[in-house]
Amino acid sequence: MATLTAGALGKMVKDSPPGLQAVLQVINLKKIAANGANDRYRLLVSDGEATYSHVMLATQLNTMMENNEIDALCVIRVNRYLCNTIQQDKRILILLDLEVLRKGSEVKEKIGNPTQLKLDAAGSAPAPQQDQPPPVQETSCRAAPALARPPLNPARIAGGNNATSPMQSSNSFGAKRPQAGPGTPGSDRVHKIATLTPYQNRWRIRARVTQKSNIRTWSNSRGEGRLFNVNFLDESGEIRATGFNDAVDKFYELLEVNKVYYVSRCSLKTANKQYSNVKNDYEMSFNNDSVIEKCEEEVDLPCMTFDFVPINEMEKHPAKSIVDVIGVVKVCNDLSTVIGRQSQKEITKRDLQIVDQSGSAINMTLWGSDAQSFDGSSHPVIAVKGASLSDFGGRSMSVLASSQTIVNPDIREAHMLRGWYDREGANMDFSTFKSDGMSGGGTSWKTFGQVVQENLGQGEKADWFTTKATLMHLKKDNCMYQACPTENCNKKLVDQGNGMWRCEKCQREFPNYKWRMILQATLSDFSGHQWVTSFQESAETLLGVKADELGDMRQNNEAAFDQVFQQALFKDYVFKLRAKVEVYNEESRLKTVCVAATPVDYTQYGKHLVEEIQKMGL
DNA sequence: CCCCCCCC
Repeated sequence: MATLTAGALGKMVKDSPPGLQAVLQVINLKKIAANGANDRYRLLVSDGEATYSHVMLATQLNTMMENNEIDALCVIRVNRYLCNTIQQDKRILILLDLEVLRKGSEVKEKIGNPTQLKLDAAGSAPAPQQDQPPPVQETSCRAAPALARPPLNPARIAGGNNATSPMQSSNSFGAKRPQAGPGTPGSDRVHKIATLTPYQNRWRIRARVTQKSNIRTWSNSRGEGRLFNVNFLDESGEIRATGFNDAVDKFYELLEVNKVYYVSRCSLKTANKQYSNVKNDYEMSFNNDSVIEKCEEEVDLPCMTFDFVPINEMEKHPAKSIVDVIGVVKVCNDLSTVIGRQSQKEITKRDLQIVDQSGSAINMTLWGSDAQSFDGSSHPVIAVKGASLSDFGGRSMSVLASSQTIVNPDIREAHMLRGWYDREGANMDFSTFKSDGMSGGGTSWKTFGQVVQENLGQGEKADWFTTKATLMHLKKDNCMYQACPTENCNKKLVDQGNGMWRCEKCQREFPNYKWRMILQATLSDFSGHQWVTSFQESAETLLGVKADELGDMRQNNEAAFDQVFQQALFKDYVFKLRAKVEVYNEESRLKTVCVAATPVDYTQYGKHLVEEIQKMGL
């Protein structure tokens, strides 16, 4: 029988001496599904005297689980480990390197009579959750919501949870009560959202629903189904929850915005921050075991928290990130429609310009019913939780279906904005994001390095950007052609050899032609380089001659023609470029078109650089 | 397990 390293677990958890090796028995193991690819394994281990359950396998050892090398009751030697403290006082052992000394299938039984590891106050390890919630910015709001979705009843936005719906005679759904139900002293305690982790089994929160999505369907290569999201909020923090398929039927009607619920037995996994700005490292999904009960008592829980980003700081946040914003609607444009590139359907939209005390303005687009129901006629204050940032025009914003919009919220920030705008803001000039760029004209500045880093042009549609670069190389061959003289027809003509040229598009022959340019060039900056194609106007700028002159030179004065190319090299311009990946002979490459080239205005470019430096926050 | 959110 193998000998375990008695007392090892206490040392590992409390002092974590480096180099400590310990022979331990794995009593039990369990898979914790994280974001798809990265499953984690949690172990209950024993050193013969004590057991410890906050033990995780480092992901690089996952294969030992997957090929059943580590099984229940096996004896392992831990060669390397870490002890992480998470959420105040919880200590998690992470096993980094281990070998299996004996398979559990041979050992067959628990070694010794270990009891749960106890730690003194100094060790302060996994005490049952006594966690005090960290202070949290809390904005309770009594507001008149203006947008139709999701249903927010103004009468209920604050205060108790006393609003009832006739539909809601039964308020408990899901499986039986948790074993630790009401009446079981101690176990009935309510946990704080901020203390939830995937590493604990038993918890119950009491939280207000602050946001609720519509039911959506999805269909992709991994399957199809229905889902909805809600956000829960308590004094300690917030968490996003998702209900899939059956959970939609079970919980969608029960969960109402602004009401309070007891929630337990849901799955927790690490949150993908890309898709929400809910301040939690984890998110939950409802499963067959989950229990959600309406809380009937009056409880004083916050209604909504915001983490407002001042408008002038929007450039510090990357495009596509999700932020909260509050501002006064300075301009409310009429409804308009666009055709969705993907859906090919007509979509209603409304553009707003909102401003705040930072002196900056930003464009914000509302879509669909949000756009239709919006009334901006009185320059209201608008607060949006979870709007998405885009880099169109430097920076602009879009209100998503998952965003929460509140018009004239009864919060401090809104009152301050109202007073400021009525006093002075209405007559102020605001800086807009597009005005930063010289010939930038609505596209953001990128270096070639950033173009690669940020995968520009890899998406469905082309990405536009502005850059200052040096003209490093020009391709002389085929840089121009004889084009149809008909206005707006730039088709290449076929030389008939008899003094006539034929346009296949116009189905006509002409005695004359016009020169058109397609110039291939390499541009370079400190971070990289890029092949680009320039057409007529921008090519003329780069070469410093008109196409007609150049065509003349090519035919009559080859030396002059060559010299144009020599002189053009190594000059700097500000380029407006359009990039899109195209697949050509099974090879994909970034096709970049020069939409405009302008000589560098160094005063303005210097200002741009200063702004970039300021954005770095140095 | 979704995560699309549209246009210039």
